Amino acid sequence: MRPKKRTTIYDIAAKLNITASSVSRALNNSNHVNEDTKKLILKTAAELNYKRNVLASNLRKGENKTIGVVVPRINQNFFSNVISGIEETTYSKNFNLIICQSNESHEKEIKCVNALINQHVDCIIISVAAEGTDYTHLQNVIDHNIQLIQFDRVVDELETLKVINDNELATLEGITHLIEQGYKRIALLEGPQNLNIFRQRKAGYLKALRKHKMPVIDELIVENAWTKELGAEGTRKLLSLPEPPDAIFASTSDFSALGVLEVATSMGFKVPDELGILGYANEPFTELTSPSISTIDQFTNYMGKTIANLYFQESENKDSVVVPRTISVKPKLIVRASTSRTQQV
Amino acid sequence: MRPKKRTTIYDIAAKLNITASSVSRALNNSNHVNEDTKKLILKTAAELNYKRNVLASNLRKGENKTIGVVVPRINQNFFSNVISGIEETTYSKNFNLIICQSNESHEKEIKCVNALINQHVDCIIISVAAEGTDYTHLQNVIDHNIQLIQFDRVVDELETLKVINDNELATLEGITHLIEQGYKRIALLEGPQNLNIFRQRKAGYLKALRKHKMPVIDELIVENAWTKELGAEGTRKLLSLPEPPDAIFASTSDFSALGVLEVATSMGFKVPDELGILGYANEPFTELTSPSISTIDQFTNYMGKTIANLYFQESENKDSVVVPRTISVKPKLIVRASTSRTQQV
DNA sequence: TTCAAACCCGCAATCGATTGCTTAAATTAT
DNA sequence: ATAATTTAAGCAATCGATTGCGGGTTTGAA
Repeated sequence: MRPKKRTTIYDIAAKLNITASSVSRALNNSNHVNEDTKKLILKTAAELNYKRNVLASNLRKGENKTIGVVVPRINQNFFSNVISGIEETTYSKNFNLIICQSNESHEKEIKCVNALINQHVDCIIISVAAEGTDYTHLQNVIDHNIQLIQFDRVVDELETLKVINDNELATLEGITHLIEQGYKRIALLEGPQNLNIFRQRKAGYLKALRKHKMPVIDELIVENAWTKELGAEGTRKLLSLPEPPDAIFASTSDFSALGVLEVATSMGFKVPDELGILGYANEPFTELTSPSISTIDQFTNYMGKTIANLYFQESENKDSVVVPRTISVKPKLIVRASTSRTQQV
Repeated sequence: MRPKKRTTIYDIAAKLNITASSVSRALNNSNHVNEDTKKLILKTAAELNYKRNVLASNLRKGENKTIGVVVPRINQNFFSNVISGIEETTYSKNFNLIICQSNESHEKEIKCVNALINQHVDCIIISVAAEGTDYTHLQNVIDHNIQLIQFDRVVDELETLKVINDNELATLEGITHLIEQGYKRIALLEGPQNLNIFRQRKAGYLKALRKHKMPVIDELIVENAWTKELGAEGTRKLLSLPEPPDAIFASTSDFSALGVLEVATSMGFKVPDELGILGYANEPFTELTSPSISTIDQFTNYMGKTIANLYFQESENKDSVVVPRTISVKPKLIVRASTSRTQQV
């Protein structure tokens, strides 16, 4: 499929016996062109099926109007919703979106970021992979004067714009809700602690217990229960304890909570009466299980819009320095059957 | 945030007292450069934190290494999985992915496609919005010598590469399964018939009935039951008939099937004994409902990879003409509880 | 020792669009 | 009728990287 040459402004200029300058000006609606010739140029451009070569234009103008997004997985509800929100905003500003997924691989994340730097994108929006600990590739973004915005899984040490959920506060509210429902021994399924979000959720859990003067029981805290399978495995251990918990907070995700539910049901624990279950993320399926699972909604689409707006807002005051700051979106506790002891299901 | 100037090959050349040509050749690993100077250039490039300006490079080389994707919604399981599959392949070929969503709006779809043409992408992968009937914007893609690949929701009239599911065959199998389970009055919730996928599913339904010499009963066919709400509404009508159906095929989506399930349950119909339910798409939640919903899996990730591979395969034989052709992926029937009459739940 | 081949590297054009500067023409003011 | 001003359009440089061509140097063979 050898591409035939596409019409350029020179083709239009040649046809009308004028110079490319005028054509360019006409196409950019400059007022330094005669109205009649402008009309003529636009007409001919349409006839010749002309499309501006954005590469050339951007090269000359030194801009790009492109934003790169790097997420662990495109096909994960949380991320695809955030991306959708970002897209709605960037589209309205005529920006392009280049999307990459790191597949939770630190190595691929680095490659993606470097590819985006090569592309001279105006901004890189990233939620880091679970794997890494070294973030020179992100520092590199900053060094290239590309606006860097981190969201959700952010690297605290890097001074960038950040959009996060207030994981700690949301967790605090969630656990408080559990306590109010009368649960006494609340277990925690935690995620990899190198990710800030999981650290914050753990902090919220501990804070809630402290606030209500409840003891922190080590054997009720299960490390790395990220997936449905790991959540199920952790639950099996927890429920086999001499003194099993009466509630489990699957801080990693709703998938993990689903694992909890399945194991609990198969082991004969009644949810929510004998075991309360709280998930995280408000995946669509959480209202479909029986009983439905209480969880925490993160306003994903809104987050996406917030992130994109943050960039545009920032890029408008060109002269001043970017002040690193964090926008914290407060997630919302969604109470469903799995933790509603008072109103039995 | 005024971007400082980034290092170019001229900066490197100036520093080493050579010309940009040599720098370029060294960076492209041409063998027309002395090994020592090549090393020196690469070293200096690294020191100066040089990143190739892909815009300039692409402009000069007349290539772009970018593929545009237009889907109705990024945050829909089917599409995000296909995109994920596409990304895996394009990433390995060092191609960029620009992603747009039409939000089911024909107008936005046109704008997205035009933006991608402006970007001089090498290929546009599209699943069309439900709205439109005019497809000159897609013809336009072809006229600009951009490879066009349609998937899932394709416009039959356009002679392009197509990757689709064999909706008719899958439906035929699904309905046959229902018949084998002993269902006699099978209703159909259909989608907008301007979309080929829904026409095909309807065709499969009719074919199956004909094949098994069962009558087509008009009152059992409900138009436009695309969403969960519309599916629920249609179901309410169906189950209120003097002779209600004993099975419902929600051909539009699993969401619609979910609406069916909820209405059936609330109206006291026992699923699957009194009412069989078959969905479409194998959304993750279908195995979580009670009873779990039988559905049809579309091998989404695989489809994505197939689409991307199709492009690369095609772009390699540059000289020959592209033969319009269709790759049909056969979806798989997933039998779950909602249609398993013999093995009661 | 001499000539050809091989090897490096520089020159300059090119990709397509944009834009500051300049000139020519048209319009207005004096 | 002439000078001042506005308007329109051309010239040419520029963005950064690539590449065909050619000149100069080195190497090796005769």
